Amino acid sequence: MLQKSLPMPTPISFSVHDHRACMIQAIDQAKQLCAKRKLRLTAIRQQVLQLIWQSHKPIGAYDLLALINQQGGKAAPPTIYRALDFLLEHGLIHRLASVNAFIGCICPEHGHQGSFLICRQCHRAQEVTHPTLTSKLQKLAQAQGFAVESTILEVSGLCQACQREQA
Amino acid sequence: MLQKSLPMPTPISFSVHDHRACMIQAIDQAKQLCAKRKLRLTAIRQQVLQLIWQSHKPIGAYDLLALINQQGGKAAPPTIYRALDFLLEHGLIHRLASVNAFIGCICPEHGHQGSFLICRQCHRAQEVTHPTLTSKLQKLAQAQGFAVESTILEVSGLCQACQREQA
DNA sequence: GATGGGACGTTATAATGTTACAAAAAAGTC
DNA sequence: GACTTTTTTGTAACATTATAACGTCCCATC
Repeated sequence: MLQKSLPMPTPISFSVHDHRACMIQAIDQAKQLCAKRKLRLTAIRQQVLQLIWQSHKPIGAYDLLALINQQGGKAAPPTIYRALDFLLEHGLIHRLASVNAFIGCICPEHGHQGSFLICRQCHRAQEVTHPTLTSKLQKLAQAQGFAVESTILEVSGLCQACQREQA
Repeated sequence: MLQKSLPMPTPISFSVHDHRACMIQAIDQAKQLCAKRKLRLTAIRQQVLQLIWQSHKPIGAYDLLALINQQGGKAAPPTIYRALDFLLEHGLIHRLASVNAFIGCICPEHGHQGSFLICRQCHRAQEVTHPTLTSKLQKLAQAQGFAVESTILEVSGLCQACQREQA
């Protein structure tokens, strides 16, 4: 069992790593967070979260639906979207607007905005933080009198492994 | 007729301004750009561009479709999407992933990435540039060995006018 | 005026997301 | 424990956004 407040997880989506540990940690974190906030991590919600964490590739709502029904469930779209809404609302996952898909949040306890590097080849995504960038953006908006509420930052490109493959 | 290579348009979406001038300039710019690149700004393409420029609010594909058919056309979705694809491809419009909608580009001649402030109340959007922010992002990505190809930056919040209204 | 490539029309369909209402399960109250 | 209340889930239908496939037309060029 890991410490509760790590400074910030190391970015590993694009690296070779023991992914089982990622999943276990994510589910464990979710359970702790729900316990702390008196939220109900129901069977479906946990199942959806687990499926999302099966890889570092964002997954679409209907792909999740198909997986759940393959596993013996018989869910309809609203079931999935409700689970996703719950997970989004409590910061356990992020939605990537540029690819209409969902990905696990690596640090649900932080109130931060997720920003992502998304490889167009292997489709893996890596959450990144950017303290100075965020403050710069804030200033830029303020200069226009604009009050920032939320920010979407999604970078598309090639991860290191896929660059090597390309060459 | 305006100069071809302005340094960068002033951000005015959230200000009171003569919007007819915006439209005229946009269409004029588009015509020039197409002439220069030997592209065909066909009737439908121009009509779609014009409709997009009717305001500074991003507009959805099916709203465009409805408008065109109101104006006597009888288009089907593919017609609209093809026009949108053309306009996107040549930098005349941007697609805002966070709201599934399209908005005119204020400086199609620049090769830059569009980034946007989007007011959640009046729905107007303002394209912004951020030279230092872009370079910071580039560095951040490089630190992870990630090769950036394109970036989506969409900030949601309240514009100045809507903040005043709120209070 | 042939002809070849790009643009458009048309029909159907895929993919993504939501509404509305009923049933079931869990939590709170006495 | 029996009751009420709230939350969650099931279910069917529907709404929105986007694409595929194929045929026709236009028109720029030779």
